[in-house]
Amino acid sequence: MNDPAGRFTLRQLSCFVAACEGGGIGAAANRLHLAQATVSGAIADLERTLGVQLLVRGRRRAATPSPAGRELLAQASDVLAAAARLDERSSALRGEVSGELPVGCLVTLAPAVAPAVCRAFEARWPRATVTLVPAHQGELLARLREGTIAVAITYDLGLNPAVEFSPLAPAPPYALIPAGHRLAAAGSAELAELATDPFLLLDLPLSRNYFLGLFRAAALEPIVARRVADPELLRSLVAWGYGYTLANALPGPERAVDGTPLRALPLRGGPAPPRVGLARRAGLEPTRTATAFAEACTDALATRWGQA
Amino acid sequence: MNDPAGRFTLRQLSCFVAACEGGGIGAAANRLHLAQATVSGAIADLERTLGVQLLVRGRRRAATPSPAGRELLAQASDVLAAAARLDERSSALRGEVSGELPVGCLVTLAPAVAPAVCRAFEARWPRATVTLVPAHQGELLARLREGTIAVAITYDLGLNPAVEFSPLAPAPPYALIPAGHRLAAAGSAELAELATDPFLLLDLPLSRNYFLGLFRAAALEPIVARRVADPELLRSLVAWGYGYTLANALPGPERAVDGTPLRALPLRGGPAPPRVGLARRAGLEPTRTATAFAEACTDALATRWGQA
DNA sequence: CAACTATCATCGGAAAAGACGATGAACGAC
DNA sequence: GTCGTTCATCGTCTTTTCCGATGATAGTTG
Repeated sequence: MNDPAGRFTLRQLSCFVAACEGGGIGAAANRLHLAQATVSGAIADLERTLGVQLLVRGRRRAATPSPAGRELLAQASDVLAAAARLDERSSALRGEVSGELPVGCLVTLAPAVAPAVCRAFEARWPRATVTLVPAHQGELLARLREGTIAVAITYDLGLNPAVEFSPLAPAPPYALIPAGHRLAAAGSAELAELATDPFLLLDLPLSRNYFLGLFRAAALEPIVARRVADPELLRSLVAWGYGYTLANALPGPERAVDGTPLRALPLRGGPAPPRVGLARRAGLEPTRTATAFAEACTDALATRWGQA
Repeated sequence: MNDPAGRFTLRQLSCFVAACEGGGIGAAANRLHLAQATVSGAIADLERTLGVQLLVRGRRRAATPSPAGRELLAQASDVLAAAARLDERSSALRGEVSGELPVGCLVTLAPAVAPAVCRAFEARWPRATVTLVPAHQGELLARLREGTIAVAITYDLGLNPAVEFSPLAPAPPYALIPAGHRLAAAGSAELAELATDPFLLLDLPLSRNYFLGLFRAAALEPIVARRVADPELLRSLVAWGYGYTLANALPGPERAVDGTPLRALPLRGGPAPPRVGLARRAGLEPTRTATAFAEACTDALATRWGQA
């Protein structure tokens, strides 16, 4: 790249355009709040670096653009207009809630919370749009670090000190059991009551470790009958009696996708439940838009999730 | 206008873009042939003036754009791209023959010479186009002065020292007489032989003074029968026997537009004939395109006009 | 024709910004 | 813990920018 920066400056272009449009160098100097000598020199420098005579200097009459200057005037105005757009957009980023906000969301959490949250945010701030990036925890953290997403909706599990976490709601684990299970009538269960059943493990990076960790914490050994990476398939398998499984987040309807009924039982005991919340890059002060999104999440989850 | 110039510089934008695309601040410094401290400071300044954090600094990892920075990166690139276009266009103006060239032409001269000259020029330089501005001498001079036209095709009459004139061809005056005139068989004429006939004056700003001046120089008094501003109408009037007239430039076909015949007689004696040529603003060095146009004029008029 | 006015260029000094090298701090890898 | 990488900060030097004053020029006016 033969860099145009370093050859001429925005100030020079500004002087040139002002002199063309404002009727002379002196007039431009007034408008730009500069000395006449400054504007004169800036344009002379610009002419030298571009190698083109831009202005026709009349001694008596104000300077006017030369034919070549007239042509370059349009291009110079383009540069200044682009600079003005950048300036405008930056103050918008600083001040208003608008534009595109890239938001990451843990895949297992996305269907339950992303639509409601995005809807609430975009309804409140119509000039902003959310670009949703569903990913697993590792990718979310990488993207937060590299700036591809401004914020991530996820659990406070497996985080590192480079991200800051603001909890929104606790997500206590549930057990999912077939409708005809011996505990189906109970209001809740303990992990020990289930451990003798075949266990269907949600085999995703974060879930895998978390759920197995629950058994370890209770000094139990689950009978892992199957490892399944798809949450909906898992629900179906439970409904059809292949075993039980554990899940966080919203328990969902008490039917699998094919209509077969199942039951969700809150788990008693165990360690403190994980929390759903917003993860941001530590040390990166959020834009106004990102802050507004965080507020919208608080509101949306308080009403939707709070009583679940 | 809240001037964007003065708030940030092209150099700062260049550093920012290079850091985003080049994988870190140090790498950008190498690419831009600047010290790492310079690039770091430039980006920090830009962040301060824009009020937006642009980069996520990893101590170990290279700095990457933040979400907001990613958005502004596009705008910054636009500014630099526009600046690059300006730079490119200016070197093109300096070096190659292209773009639009505004050319003035005296109205009375335009039909005879403009098409041939423009055709020759545009055939030789296909990337350039001529915008023809037909006007009277006064407007041509004003436009040369104010830069609306780069060059004018006109006579060396009524010029002022602010324009530089390059003659292309002499344009000796002709007398136009009806086909049945008593001098129709002569090969040429003197003004005195015609002065007793009714004179039809081409009543245009420049012509008026020039033709009456010819009589004054010969100490003759023409019988001004009519003043007409349209050259073609004048030829018709001559052809129909209303009198004689004088003209420069090419004599044209020996018929008026309606087919009535007339004759053109070179004038003997009189002062040195005016010349057709190119007028340019004095002290304004021509662009490469304007120079090429001048050459095309020389070529075209040498072949077309030379033997007339 | 001479004084006047409007316009721009040039000059020299003062202030600000830019650029550099060296140093220091943070983070990850070994 | 130590090393290597990456970036920020500091002090200094150079360059640029900016200004007011002065000079030059051309059209206008008396």
